[in-house]
Amino acid sequence: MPLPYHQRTHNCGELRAQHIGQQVLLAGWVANHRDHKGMVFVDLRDRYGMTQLRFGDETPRVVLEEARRLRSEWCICVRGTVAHRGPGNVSPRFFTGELPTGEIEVVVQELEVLSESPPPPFDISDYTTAHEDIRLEHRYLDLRRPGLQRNFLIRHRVAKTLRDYFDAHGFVELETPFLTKSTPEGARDFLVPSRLHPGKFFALPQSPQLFKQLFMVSGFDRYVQIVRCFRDEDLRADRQPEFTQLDLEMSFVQAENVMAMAEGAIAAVFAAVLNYEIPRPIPRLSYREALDRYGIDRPDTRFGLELHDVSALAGQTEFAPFRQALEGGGVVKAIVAPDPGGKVLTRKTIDGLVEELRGIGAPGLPYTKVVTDEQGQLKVETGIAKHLGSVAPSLLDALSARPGDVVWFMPGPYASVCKYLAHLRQRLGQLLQLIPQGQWNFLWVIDFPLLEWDEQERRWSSVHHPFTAPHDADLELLFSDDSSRWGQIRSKAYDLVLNGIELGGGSIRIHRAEVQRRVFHVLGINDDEAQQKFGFLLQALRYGPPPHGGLAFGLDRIVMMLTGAASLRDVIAFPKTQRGTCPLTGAPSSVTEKQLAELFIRTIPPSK
RNA sequence: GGGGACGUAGCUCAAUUGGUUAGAGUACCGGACUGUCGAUCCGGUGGUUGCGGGUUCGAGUCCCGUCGUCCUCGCCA
Repeated sequence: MPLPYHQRTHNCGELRAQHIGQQVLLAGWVANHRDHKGMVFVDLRDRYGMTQLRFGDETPRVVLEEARRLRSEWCICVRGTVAHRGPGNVSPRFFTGELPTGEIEVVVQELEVLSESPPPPFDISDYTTAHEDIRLEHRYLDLRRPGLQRNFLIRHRVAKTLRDYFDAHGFVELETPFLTKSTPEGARDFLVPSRLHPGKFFALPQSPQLFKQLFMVSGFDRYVQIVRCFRDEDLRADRQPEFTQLDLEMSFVQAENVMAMAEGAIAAVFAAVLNYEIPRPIPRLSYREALDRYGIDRPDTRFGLELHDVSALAGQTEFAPFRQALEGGGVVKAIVAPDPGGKVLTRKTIDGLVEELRGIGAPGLPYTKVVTDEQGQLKVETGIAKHLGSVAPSLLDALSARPGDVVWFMPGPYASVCKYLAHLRQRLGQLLQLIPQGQWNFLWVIDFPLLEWDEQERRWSSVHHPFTAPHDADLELLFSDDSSRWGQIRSKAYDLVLNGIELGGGSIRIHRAEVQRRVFHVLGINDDEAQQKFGFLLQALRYGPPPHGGLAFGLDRIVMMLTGAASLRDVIAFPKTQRGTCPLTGAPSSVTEKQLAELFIRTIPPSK
């Protein structure tokens, strides 16, 4: 029986006890049907929620029979009357808050099947256990699930909140090109062949970095954009080849101004989505201190387990790995893990951790346990205890160790020691359940080094990017010919970290030509190369550029945090698999010889 | 490019040292059922064990190759 589906009176999430007695017209999908022959229940689902339909005594016989034919995911429209379910029949999920419509039901008088559906390849509900590949192949069905829909409603709210916030602060949303010039620095580019220019290619932008600086030269003063970025690198759970950035740039500012503006934006988002007020200002930590204390430039500060430099005391031991590390200019650092009762850090667990560390390149992981002797004095036992000898007491004192603690040591070059202990710290935090849930620990990491030595390429390279301004106080180092000190130059770069995840970062840019020239020189980029790669920016920077700086947030990661999603794929509507393919469309795919010929392209099969 | 886990019914999984006709739950189909709500009960259909090769009297199981998915290191200015 045809029904005017275009005149829905309500959605499937809004009917309550107050609507009892009203005649309503609903449309949606059959989420579930329970057939009792003389009475049929259907859970009708749309993006707003779920409402129970009842086909029973008040339903015309022919409509009841039609209802018994209904199957999952059919699209239907019904007319009926809102009724209380009756005492004892109210949904248990109404009382838990899971099903706000659970007190009422719609007693159906008329039904129209708008379209039928074969049985779906997997259960369309938040209970589904289907693997991701099958879900991605039928992503349009996967996206019917309430949990995923919630993620995208949050994503929308985040974007809307950000646009409103920046609009209110005088920012202009401006677009930048997707077909642009390849920049060999940084990540691999996705290339797009030019039909009009045989043998030449556009590149999809890794970020709108250069263009937003041009906007500053143009005088737009405050630019913002929610923009897609592309990087042809290997994927991870938190990394997609195309991802979305909230990108902004401001003129006549210093780092403080950009960070304050960014804090306000993030605070607005957390308030809008979670009704959570971020304590501000967000704490700051220098890069140096972050590495010293946590071994990583994006520490999870929800728990302690900080790293201790024990080089001085380690040097007094006869333990060969310690001595070798120190003689080679390295350090010995330690991490102390409390394990009252010794229940968690068993021999097996410890061996597992050692193996795990070995997996990321660590040579070994000496440790020892702290116990008390007969006199109640602290001493070390097992592991490398005997190698610590007489140094043990001062070591335990320096580490404020307590009975039951396990102490882990890592000797070696500073950078590797940091890397391995940072990993160990995170794992210990999980194992010992030291990471409080439901806590949001924001952190600015500032004063990044401007340059780092690239051992493979045997040259200095930018930590952030070549347009990042050095600290005014470190300009002298930059212009010094003593290249051994270039690693000490601090930059005006900043990263925002949340619970150990990097949400975004930015910097104040160089706006003085001679500083930019010097940075290129230090990076080993000569004038010709600079002109070839970034000529248009350098030209622009000749014409009265304002001092400027900005920042970019990974929008997907922010939404991931807000939704609690385990993977970026759960907050991107049509994501790629880990090998960069799309099971839904089959992309990437072969193209015809004709298409290739038109683009003057010949492909070379990969060699075995 | 390296390391690891996995691939068996539409879906999620099981199958003893290599041993009879590869099972279960769910979905699906049929039946019963007027207060269910991840309905229940009864019955039934459903398999190229990812693909290719090898070892063996015999392979889901062992070996080689290959494809795919996920995690991870490298990589991601």
